[in-house]
Amino acid sequence: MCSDAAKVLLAETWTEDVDPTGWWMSEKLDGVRAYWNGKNFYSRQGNLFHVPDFFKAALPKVPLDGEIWCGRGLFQKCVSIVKKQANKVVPDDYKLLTYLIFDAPSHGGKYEDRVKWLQANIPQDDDKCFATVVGIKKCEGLAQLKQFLADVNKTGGEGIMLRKPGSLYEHKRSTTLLKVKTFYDEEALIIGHKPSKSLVGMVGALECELPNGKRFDVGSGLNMDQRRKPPKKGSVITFKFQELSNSGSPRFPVFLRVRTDLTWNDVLEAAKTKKPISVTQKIIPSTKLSKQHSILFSVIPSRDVTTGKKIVTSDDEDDEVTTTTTASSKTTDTRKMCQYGANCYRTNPDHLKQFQHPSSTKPKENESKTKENESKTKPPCVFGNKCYRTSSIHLATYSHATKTETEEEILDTGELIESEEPISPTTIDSLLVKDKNKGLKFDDDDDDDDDSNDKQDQEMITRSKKEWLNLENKLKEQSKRLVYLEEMFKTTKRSISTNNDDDNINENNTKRLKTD
DNA sequence: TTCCGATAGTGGGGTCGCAAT
DNA sequence: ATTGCGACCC
DNA sequence: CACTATCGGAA
Repeated sequence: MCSDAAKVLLAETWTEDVDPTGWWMSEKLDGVRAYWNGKNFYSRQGNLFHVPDFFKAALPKVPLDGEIWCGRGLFQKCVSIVKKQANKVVPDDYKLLTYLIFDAPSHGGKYEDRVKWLQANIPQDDDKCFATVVGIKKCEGLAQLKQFLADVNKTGGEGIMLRKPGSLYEHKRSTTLLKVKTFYDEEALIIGHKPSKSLVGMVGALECELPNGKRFDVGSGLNMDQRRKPPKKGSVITFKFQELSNSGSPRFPVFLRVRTDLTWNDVLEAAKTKKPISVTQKIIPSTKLSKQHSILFSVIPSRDVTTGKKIVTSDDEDDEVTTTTTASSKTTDTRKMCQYGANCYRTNPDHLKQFQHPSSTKPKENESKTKENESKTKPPCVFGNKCYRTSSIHLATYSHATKTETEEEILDTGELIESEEPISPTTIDSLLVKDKNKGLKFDDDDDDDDDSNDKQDQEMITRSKKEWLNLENKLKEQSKRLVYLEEMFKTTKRSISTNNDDDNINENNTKRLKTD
C-alpha cells in the first residue's frame, strides 16, 4: 500500500466553453495509471504493482506520475500484465510495456518546469530505460485541438489531455487537467431490465441488444426517475460509448434517451442500407487548417518483443492519411446533430428540422476511394472463412471472404465488415470506425509469415495461446510503424522552448525534488 | 441568488485470484 | 477442472 | 471509467 498513490492528479472533462488556447496537449494513453514513489509502482488505489527490477532500474529515486502503457488498443493486455501477483509475474511481459511519465508530483514548480525536470532526468537514450516522458504540444486554439483529436482517433488513441499552463501539481481531481474524448451514439433494443443491487424496486441497468445481436447492459446515465420507470422492453434507446471491446461490447456505455420515433425494425432496416465509415466529422472545424502537423501523438512503446530493445524507426511517411473518418459526435449537449449524421436515412421533415445532417459536406469522395483501396489491399487471412479470430483488430486487417470477393466487396464498406456472424452493416460499421485497431498499419510480409507459422503450429497450440501470439504479433507490427521516444522528446523540447517568453520559466530550473 | 467543488453512491466491460463447486 | 464472485483496472 | 444526487460554501 501507498497512500500517496491515492492522491494523484485526476482529470476533469473538457467542455466547449473552455478555451484550450495555450494549454498543453498530449495524447491520452489508455493504460494503467501508476505512481512511482521512488522505489515502486502503485495503482490509484494504492496497490503495489509487482514490477520486475529491470523495468524500474533507470528511474530516479523521486516520485513520478505516469501511465504504464502497452500500446493503443492494448489496454486489456496491459491490465493483464500489471495485475499479476508477485509469484505469477512474467518478467518478459514487461518488455512490452513503457512507463510514460507525465509529471513529477513532488517537484513544487509549475507544469513547464516539472516537465523540463523530467526531460533532464529521465534517461531517454538509455536503451535499458523502460520509461519516457510524455510528449506535449502547446495548443494554438480550438481548431487545432479538434484536429489533433481527430488525428488521435484515427490512430486509435483514446483522446487528448489538456494541461493548464503554469499550473501546479494538485493531489486531487482538478480543472487544470482536462480530458477530451470522443464518443459514439448508437441505437439499441431494450430486451430486459436488471434490478438494482441496492435500490429496491428500481432498475440497475437496461439489458440491450445491438443490430448485430450483440448484448450488453447500460446502467450509467439513468436518473432516479428513469430507474423507477425504465424504457419498456422492445423500445429503442440511444446510448453513447467510447469504443468496442475486443468482443464487440461497447466500452463505457451510457444511456442517453429513448427513441420514441423509431422502432427496432427501423434501426435494423437502416442497418442494412446505411453507408459505412465515411460519415460525418463534425470534429474538424470549419476553419481550414493550413498544414497538417505530423502526428504528434503517434508514439508507441516500440520494443522488440524478444530483445526488449527500443525500436526507433523513423518512417514517418504516412502522415498523409489524415482525413479518415471520425464518425462520431461529441456526445455532449447541443442536441442538434442527428445521430446518423450524414448517413441518416430519414426523410421526415420534422426530423430534418430537429437535427443537423452534415450530409452536404463531402470530402468523402476522396475518402471512399481511400477506403476502397485499403479494403482491396487488405490481405486475406490465411484461415479464410474458417478463421477463429474474433478480434476486431484482426477483422479489420485481413479479409475473410470465402469467395474470391466480388459482390461482398461491393459493399465497399468492405474494409471492416468481414464478419461471419449475422451482422448489421450499419451499426457494425459505424461502431468499428472508432475501433482502436482501425488506424493501425501492418506489414504484409512479416505478418503473412507469422500467420503461416501460426498455421503450422495451430494443432499444438491452445486457443488462448494462439490469441496471445496474435497479440504479440500485433505489438511487433505496431512497433515497426510508429515513432517513439525521440520524436516525442524533440517535440516536447521544442514546444516548451518556444514558450519561454510568456512564462518566466528559468526561475525554477534548479529546483530539486523533495525526497519523500 | 446561482454556481462550483467535493462526496457518496449507482452502473458498465474486462482481468486476476481465490473460495466454492 | 469449472464456476462464481469480489476487488481491482479503466 | 461515466454518471446522478446532495450539500455547503464561494461567487
